[in-house]
Amino acid sequence: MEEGPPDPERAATPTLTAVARMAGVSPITVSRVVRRPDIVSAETRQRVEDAIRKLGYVPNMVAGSLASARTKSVGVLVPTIANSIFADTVQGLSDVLEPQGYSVILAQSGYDPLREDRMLAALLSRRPEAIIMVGAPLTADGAEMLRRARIPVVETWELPAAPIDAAVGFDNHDAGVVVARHFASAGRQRLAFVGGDDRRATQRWHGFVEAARQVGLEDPRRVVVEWQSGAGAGTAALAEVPDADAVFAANDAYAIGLLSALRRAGRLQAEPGATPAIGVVGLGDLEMGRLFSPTVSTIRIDGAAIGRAAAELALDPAKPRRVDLGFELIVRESG
Amino acid sequence: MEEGPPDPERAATPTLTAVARMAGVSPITVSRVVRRPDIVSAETRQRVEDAIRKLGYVPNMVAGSLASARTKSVGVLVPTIANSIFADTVQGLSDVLEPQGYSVILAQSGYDPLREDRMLAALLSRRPEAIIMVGAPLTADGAEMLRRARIPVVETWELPAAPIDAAVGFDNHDAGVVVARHFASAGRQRLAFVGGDDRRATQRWHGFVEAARQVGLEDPRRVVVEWQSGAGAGTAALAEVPDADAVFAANDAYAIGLLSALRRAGRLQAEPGATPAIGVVGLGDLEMGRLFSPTVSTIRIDGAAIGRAAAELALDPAKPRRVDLGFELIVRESG
DNA sequence: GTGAAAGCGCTAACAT
DNA sequence: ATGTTAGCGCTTTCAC
Repeated sequence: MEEGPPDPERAATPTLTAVARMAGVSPITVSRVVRRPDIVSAETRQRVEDAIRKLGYVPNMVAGSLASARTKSVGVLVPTIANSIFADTVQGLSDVLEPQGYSVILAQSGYDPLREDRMLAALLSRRPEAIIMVGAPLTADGAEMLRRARIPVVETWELPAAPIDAAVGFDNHDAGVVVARHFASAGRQRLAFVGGDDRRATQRWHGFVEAARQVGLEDPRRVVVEWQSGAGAGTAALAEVPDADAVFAANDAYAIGLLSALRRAGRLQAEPGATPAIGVVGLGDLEMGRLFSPTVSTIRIDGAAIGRAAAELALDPAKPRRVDLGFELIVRESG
Repeated sequence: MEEGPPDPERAATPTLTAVARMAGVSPITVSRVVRRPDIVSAETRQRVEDAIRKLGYVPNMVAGSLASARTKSVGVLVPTIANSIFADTVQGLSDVLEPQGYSVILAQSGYDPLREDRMLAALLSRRPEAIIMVGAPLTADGAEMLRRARIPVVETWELPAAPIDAAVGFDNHDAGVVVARHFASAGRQRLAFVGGDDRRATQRWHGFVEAARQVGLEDPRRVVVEWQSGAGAGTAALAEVPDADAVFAANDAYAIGLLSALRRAGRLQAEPGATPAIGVVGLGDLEMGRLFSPTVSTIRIDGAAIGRAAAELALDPAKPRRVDLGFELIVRESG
């Protein structure tokens, strides 16, 4: 059988030039139809749009970005996405970025400084127009890379004294203080803290200890349980500080895990309405905490709002560079 | 004050060429040091690496991608990331992609067909090397765009009869069948189904109805509650089908919401170990379901495994194009 | 309203 | 082991 030459108009992914050829215009006109249809005459636009449809042309933003030096993308770095608290933040920032034509390039650090630096480099190599990350960079190298990138950088979930550029979050130290005082005013004596040992958790821990000392309580105990399930954290806490009468858990999953372990241990019995034998306060205000029995006291934080605000600061350098979204202690049945 | 000419070597983001100049080599040598250090002599490599460090050079992958026609990126489309079930899948696929140098470009459809098409176009314009999405495309246009892109496309969380390219998931229809039969064999009479009306939920619903009919039960009732909280779904279900004695909930959050509503309504009382007055089965096997009281029966699905498998099919077209990861009915206290 | 020329920063292919 | 040439697909700038 006779083989004709390959027909590049059909086989390969069509280019702007192919569209131009088909529509009988110059490439730049096609570019205009795609990006600023209003400045092209109606007839020309029609011809070009027909060609685009016929060829199934999808603009190549890689080429466009190189030519224009604008990628319309934002790099997002989280410790892990499989934690609903950060998933909410990613959801929130996407909700602001996507309607404006920005894409989200997502990377996870796993709380690992080296991996974080690698992911930061990977993100920056794609020339995002801004970086949004949970927390401040873990290493000086990471911070330096971000500074050199000369793009907006928004740190979230904490409020560093000297952010690289911008920060959206709340005072983690304060959260610890508020919970410790709450426990003290409820007459609790032996406080404990269950959570990771990342910087934000440690800030809460410090606030927790300081406030406990200030009101004359003995020093709280700290149980480090990073990377565990709620059940694992609960069991660990129960084993390590069996005599605590009040526990601040790093997140609601840990709080629920602990409550569940307490129930299994028969230490949750109390007449309804009575003060529970052990007070438990979580963080995050998961819906599950409101459905659990006992309902879970918590430090409420609006992760989606953090994401939305971060996206806004990322896109507009004129916006304030420090946004404290605060938190709220919500006291429910668990203490 | 005398103004010198701007020093491009310091101010602007350094380019490969700037590094080459500083190291006294040609640009291509720098490129080699970055990508294949082994093929460059040790001394040259050293000089180049010094220059890279001194300038803080970060390769421009936008330019690299255009030149090499490889973006080292994968487009990921989910209905929403703020649903732990999909967050697990994204986590799983990232865990496979990131170590291989791929970036994840994340987009959300919100279950909206038009938005899905827009996000698909946005993803494709960045020339990802593959697309991984939850479910099959909602529109024919979307499917056509994907086909034309001539890249691996992995649909997840369902197993379409004719996938565009590949699929990783389980049989949603079967899941409905299994739950209905389970209810029937437990002597349940009046079945109900609570969930969204997306395609996957509808497949489960169909299996549920068909199996119920087959065993001679009256037709189950369906409560559509897309986009609601677990509490909202639970309340809605209770209001709409107050006489149901067995409910299949689209996810564990809905199941827990329903259980919680039942408890408030005083309909959960039963001696421990007894068959609950209303049987409830969820889907997803959230940890919370194991901690809740009663513990929640569920269709267990490994979202992270789906993500990992999807990533593998996305990167290797030689792999099987259809992977059924199955599911497992886990019967706990809730029924 | 439309087009021609130049170039974004890099890599493929081919030298040497 | 290193360099030269050409070009990826688009946008910018300046003309007409």
